[in-house]
Amino acid sequence: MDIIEINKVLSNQARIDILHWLKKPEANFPVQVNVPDFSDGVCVCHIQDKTGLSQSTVSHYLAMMHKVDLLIATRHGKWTYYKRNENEIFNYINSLKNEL
Amino acid sequence: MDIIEINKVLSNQARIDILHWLKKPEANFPVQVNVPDFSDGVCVCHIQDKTGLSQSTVSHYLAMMHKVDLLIATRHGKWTYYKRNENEIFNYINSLKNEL
DNA sequence: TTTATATATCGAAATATATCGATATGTTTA
DNA sequence: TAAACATATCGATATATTTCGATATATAAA
Repeated sequence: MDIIEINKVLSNQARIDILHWLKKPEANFPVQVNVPDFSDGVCVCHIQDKTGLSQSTVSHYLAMMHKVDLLIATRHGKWTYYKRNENEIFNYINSLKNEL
Repeated sequence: MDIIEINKVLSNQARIDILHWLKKPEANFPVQVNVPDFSDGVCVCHIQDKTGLSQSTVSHYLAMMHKVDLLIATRHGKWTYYKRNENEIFNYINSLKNEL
């Protein structure tokens, strides 16, 4: 739990948006055809479409968010699905209350 | 209340430390001789001493934190005192809960 | 087994941040 | 009024971040 690194990751609107969108995947992303539901999150291509950024940038952003444990990644075949790590997000906000 | 800008400001250990130290000025800073107590906060020179950074860097950091309303500045004579803006800090953490 | 597709990584250019010393500004004191 | 002092601002350099297109890798489909 490195608050500084998480704050760096969350110093960018697209990354904040992604985290927010993933709170309600069914409301923010199209239905997925290769998995039954959103229980493993949303595939990179849908997130990319929604941000309008390049594929490499979005992949990089998701990797950053994954590296600081804000997201959980699951691979199904050629797709990678990302979902929120609610525990870590909760711990982060809680740590802020104490550290700040 | 710009979460992104606040997160940028809080992506630095010295600035996090300053905010934390100001939570208990009497425990973290020497007694001040030109004001009766810590009710307006702590003067720049004491904060500078504690960080070990240059005067210009500390002044710049405090200005950044003031700009996003994390700190309140009060001038007494040739000294500037900075204290936490508890309202804004509270609002920031609360916004994170909703936005993230 | 070749081809197509999804994602990750690499390398580069543009922009932003960190941090300093020097200097300017404002205030007090001699 | 001049000197001293606290803080703010300026200008510069080093380092980090942003973002892209190109390429590599892994998997699935033909």
